[in-house]
Amino acid sequence: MSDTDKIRHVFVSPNGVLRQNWTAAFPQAVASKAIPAPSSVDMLWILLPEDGDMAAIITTARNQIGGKPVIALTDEPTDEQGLQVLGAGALGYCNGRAMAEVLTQVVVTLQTGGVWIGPSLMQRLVVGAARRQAEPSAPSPIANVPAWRTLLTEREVEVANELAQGSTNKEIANRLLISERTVKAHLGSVFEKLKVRDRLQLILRLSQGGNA
Amino acid sequence: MSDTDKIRHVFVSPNGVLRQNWTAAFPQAVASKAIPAPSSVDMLWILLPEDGDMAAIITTARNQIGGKPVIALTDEPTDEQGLQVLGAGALGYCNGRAMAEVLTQVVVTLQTGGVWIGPSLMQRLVVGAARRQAEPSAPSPIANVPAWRTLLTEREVEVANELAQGSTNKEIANRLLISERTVKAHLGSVFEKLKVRDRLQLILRLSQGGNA
DNA sequence: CGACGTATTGTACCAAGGTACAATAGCGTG
DNA sequence: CACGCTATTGTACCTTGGTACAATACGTCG
Repeated sequence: MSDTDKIRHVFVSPNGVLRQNWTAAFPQAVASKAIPAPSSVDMLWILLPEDGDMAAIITTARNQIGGKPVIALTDEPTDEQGLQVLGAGALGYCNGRAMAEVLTQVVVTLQTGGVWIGPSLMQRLVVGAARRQAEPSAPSPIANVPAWRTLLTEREVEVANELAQGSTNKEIANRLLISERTVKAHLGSVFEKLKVRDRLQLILRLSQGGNA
Repeated sequence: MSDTDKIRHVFVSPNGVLRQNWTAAFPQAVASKAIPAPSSVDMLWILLPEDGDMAAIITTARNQIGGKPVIALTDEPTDEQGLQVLGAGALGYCNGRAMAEVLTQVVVTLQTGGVWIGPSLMQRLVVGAARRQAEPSAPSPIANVPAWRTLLTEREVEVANELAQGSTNKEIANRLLISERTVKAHLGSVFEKLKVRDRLQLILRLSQGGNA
């Protein structure tokens, strides 16, 4: 743990800001507008701009900090962009708005020699490779049952799924034919189990991390 | 932490043994020769036999424990076998003799909606996909600037980005050094411009689709 | 059978979100 | 300069959301 705290994280973004979810994950994080000197950084996070040659950005960054791991962050992730930056040598590709827990996990993954990518891209890679790989009878489309479901009861999952559409409590109640109070009860339980404070945080968990 | 300890791990192996590296990672782990009942397990680890239809093993296991995550363990990992079991819906593929730290990390990965695979297979997937990708992608997929940004003023985009982290109005106000009332004003304007009724719908626009 | 988890609903209260109806100020363009 | 857009803030009011403190009913498991 003490090791993790000593890692010097530098976050490079077009406007040099330091987002609160970044500092939440790494209190010692430093922001920068330009690629820092290799001697002052252990791990480099780059928030990709909205346009430009992503691969080139990663490549030049890697050249300038020689050997230190580079992770790409983006506010609008696409599989294509992910492939570009990973192909350029980034060791991770994840959402710039990702929760602190995700960011810390990226670090752990890197420390054990792994490469971190999100579920969407992962699924695409596996499916693509599997299709290329063989003809076996497996038509099975990677049923992506997110881990959070296993923590919830059946009814709670139903309510959470309705919420994931952005519905109000009243709408959920009408759709599931229960009272608004019951919806609140289920949601309160979900918040507690998934350790989120409100529906906003929950919707981020559901729409970012695992799918719905 | 307490949550992690409460997860009921069941390790299925041909001879029903419980290896010491498994119990080192999860003291509460239970061994079994057959697939257990869904109600008695939260996470199922299957040590693959040396031969047989790996995909079928995973598929039947997943059907029997309905929804609970299944991780494949193997003593002789190969990329081909990994693709088979992941294609069948396993959420992880790792060495059966892996150190306890690796096993606990697999759990963390799953809890954040991820799929765990080793560096070797990962590299192969990325390289393979990148090569496949390289040719057909001539033009960059349209301008990466989503339509919604062009509709909003600079300040509105800032507020929207803060909201996209799941922040409350008060938090946004503090972070941007403006009053809560001003945040409401900006958000109200954003809602109107993007034709969404509330922050829930907006967060879906921003975090899910990202564009369109 | 009793304990436990799940599903359901109620009342009440307070916090947060959203809007209506404003005002003030800066900045650029015709 | 006047007009319009943007940013800022205020008061007031109502709607939602979240929780505290409950109760009832059903099914499973030991």
